[in-house]
Amino acid sequence: MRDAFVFPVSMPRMPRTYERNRQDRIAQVAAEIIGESGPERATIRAIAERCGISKGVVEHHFADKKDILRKTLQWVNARFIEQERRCTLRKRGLAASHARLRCLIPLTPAAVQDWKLRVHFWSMTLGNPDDHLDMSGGLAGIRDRFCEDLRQALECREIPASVAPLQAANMLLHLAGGVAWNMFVDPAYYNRRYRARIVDRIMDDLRQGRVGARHRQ
Amino acid sequence: MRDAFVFPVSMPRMPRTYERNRQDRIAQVAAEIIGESGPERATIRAIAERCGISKGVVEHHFADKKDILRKTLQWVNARFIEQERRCTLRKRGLAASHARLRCLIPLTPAAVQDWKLRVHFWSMTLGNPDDHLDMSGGLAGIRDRFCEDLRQALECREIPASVAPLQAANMLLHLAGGVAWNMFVDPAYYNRRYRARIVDRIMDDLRQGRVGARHRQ
Amino acid sequence: MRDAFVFPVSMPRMPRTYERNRQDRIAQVAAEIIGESGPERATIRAIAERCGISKGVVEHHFADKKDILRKTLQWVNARFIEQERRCTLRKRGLAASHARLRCLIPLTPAAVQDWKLRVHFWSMTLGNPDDHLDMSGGLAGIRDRFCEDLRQALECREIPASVAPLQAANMLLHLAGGVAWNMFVDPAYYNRRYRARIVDRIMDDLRQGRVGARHRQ
Amino acid sequence: MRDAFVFPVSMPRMPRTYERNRQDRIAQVAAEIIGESGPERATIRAIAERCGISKGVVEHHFADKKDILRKTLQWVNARFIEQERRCTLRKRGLAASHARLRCLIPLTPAAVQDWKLRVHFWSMTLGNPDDHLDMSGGLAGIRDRFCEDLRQALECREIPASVAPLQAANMLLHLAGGVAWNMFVDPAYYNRRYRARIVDRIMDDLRQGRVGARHRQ
DNA sequence: AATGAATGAGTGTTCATTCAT
DNA sequence: TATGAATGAACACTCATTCAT
Repeated sequence: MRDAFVFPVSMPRMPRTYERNRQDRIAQVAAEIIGESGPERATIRAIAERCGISKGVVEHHFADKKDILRKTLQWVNARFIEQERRCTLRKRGLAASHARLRCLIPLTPAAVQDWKLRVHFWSMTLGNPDDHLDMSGGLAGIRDRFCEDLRQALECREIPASVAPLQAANMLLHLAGGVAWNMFVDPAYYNRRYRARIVDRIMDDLRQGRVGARHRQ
Repeated sequence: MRDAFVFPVSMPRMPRTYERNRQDRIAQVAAEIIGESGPERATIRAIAERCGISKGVVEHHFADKKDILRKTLQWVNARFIEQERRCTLRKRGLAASHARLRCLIPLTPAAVQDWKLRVHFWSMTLGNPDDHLDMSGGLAGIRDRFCEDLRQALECREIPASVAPLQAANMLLHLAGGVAWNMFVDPAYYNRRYRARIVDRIMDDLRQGRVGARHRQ
Repeated sequence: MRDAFVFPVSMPRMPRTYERNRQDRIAQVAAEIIGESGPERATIRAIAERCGISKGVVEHHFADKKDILRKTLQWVNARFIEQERRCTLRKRGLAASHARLRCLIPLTPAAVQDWKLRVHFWSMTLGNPDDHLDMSGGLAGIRDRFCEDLRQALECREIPASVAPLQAANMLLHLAGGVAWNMFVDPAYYNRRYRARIVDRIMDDLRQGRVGARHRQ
Repeated sequence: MRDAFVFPVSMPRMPRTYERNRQDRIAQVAAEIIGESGPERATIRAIAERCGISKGVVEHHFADKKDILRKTLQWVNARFIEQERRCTLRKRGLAASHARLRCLIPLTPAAVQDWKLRVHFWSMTLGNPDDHLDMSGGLAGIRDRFCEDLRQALECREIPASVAPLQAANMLLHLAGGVAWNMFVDPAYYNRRYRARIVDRIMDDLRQGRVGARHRQ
């Protein structure tokens, strides 16, 4: 994935890069179609058509349909990770966790699209858990990154010492998933403004030590 | 023709309970298959086979495939509502909200199955939002019911007066969705024991007034 | 068929008449549907629905689908014969042949409908000639009746002696079929006014001895 | 991708003649089956089987079933037009109209087959007039071509000046349709010899000025 | 590398027909 | 007599996959 950000200086003929880019392009298009119309519409023909290439090319770059979906999922995950990295660049502590949460929670259209894709991929994975669609990669490490943010916040006294970073991080993850879910169920109630307010409130709760308070075992 | 002049004394028409049961049975089987293997495996043939009836019977009782899915969703929703009603029977206040939450959050296999089904139906609905799979019905009123529980809890001083029932109810909904999501992403971390502990903690947070605290606008 | 015109004086309970009427009603509805939407839409369910009876009743009165079509064809034929009889009642000679032609040629909506039905039934018969759909009955005897008209016209000197009644009768039949065909091919050209003019012209041609002139063998 | 920068010197795309031939072959087979057994037997399976290809190939070359039928109709029409052109090659005046009529009227097995196909396609079109089976194309221009023949015949004094070409042309069209119709109704009466005699007679009538005589308005 | 022809399994759907009530 | 549940064959159509060019 990092290859995508490497400028192709001197090896314009390298087939590896060429293929990789082509794969990425196809994965991106597949993600678009899935996000718009669901997985059942993401047929090889539809993908090829939107890519402007022939049907055979698509399967020339992938082993089979499952391979396309697997690579598409990886591409979606990589895109989110990269987005998260950009949003939290040069941020620390509470500010970082705030930015991270704004990136994760479905506020922007891009984040909403990401959640739609997650639902579709879960649906695919839940159905047949053996087809190597590893959903765990999607948010790998985000709990740790939230923890690190919150530890910095603790150090800087941005949040009370009573807050347990891990528990608070988990609450943030719960909130993100819960808001996404409720937004799909009741879009009118969970309009953009309300979703934004929820983020503000949780940050306030964090500062007040109401989130992730240590419990006695 | 002559029958038209005979007053229908004895209700010659079938009472339709048989049909209704048959529809319910098919919907239940469809829900099972969807829960186990995803919507794409819930073909009419597969449903009929598991029901032990012929393919034509299924579409004899339903208009078409969409009708089957719609009725299946309704059946799933009705089953959850009924389950929730049973679990909160003769309970009030914090106890009721606790029971309600235990019913909603994926603790039992049945609740996990419900969440799987929700994901699958969301995936179907997100793809083509116009096909009359009304997802809003699934949890209709649960927010209100949580609110009512919490108002009773306030009255009984089970929770501090600083708690806003609506905000607390929403936090409980967020928690449920968030836990379900994280359970799918990282089943090892979100094992049964941890999920149970989350419920205990949120109840503790409620009692301590850490959930749904009023915010200044 | 003549039974239909017999007033049911004293045997209102006679099941034969009852069934016969029910059969006729079903045949009429089948003819309507075929005329409107073609044979493939005339399913047993559609017929039963429009009749306001249940699907099973239809096949209770007929052996099978082919039987329905056969009886429908007979009903259509009988209706045309009766219509022709009514139109030529108390007419003789050229007037009778004129009336008969106006009845046969697609001038009125009813006559157009008849031609549509003929096309559909031909299509069915041509496909499988063995299924006992006897098309010959539809216009049985009309050539003879035209001949009789023209012989009377000859006697009354309405047409020249050079006209051979049989040949002229055949020309009238050709004209009817030909106009029907062309009307389907080019409805704009063969509008109602033009079709009426064609009838007038052929009658004029008949009077002038230009139709059915004797040929040397 | 790199291909995009290569000037396409040598026309890398297939010339499509193969496809066209394959389409034509399928259309021909479809026409055969329809002519033999009616439209309802012309299933994609049946067509593919007789073509010696697999079911999927047929729909690889056509959009859907309607497309097959549409192309089949076009193929039938084109075949007739070509046949008519060949039969009237280097003929003028009465000889041309005679040849044209012999081509149109169901004399040869091929012409009979054409009329069968017309009946079947009409039946399909009458049922649902909106499905883009344009029947008008089948005999497009034949009236004009008959007119031109007869104008030449007038010039050459083959037919009397009293004959109106347009009216005579229409009478020839009527005759063709009428004979086809009667042949289907009463094949024994309209045997091959009689049909041939009808053609001879109409030509005689034409020469005698008995066909298409001008009428006073 | 790229095209698209070919295949065949699988889908929803329609329908005539049979049969128990 | 009348109903409609049940059956299974047949249909058009979609699609991933293979393969020759």
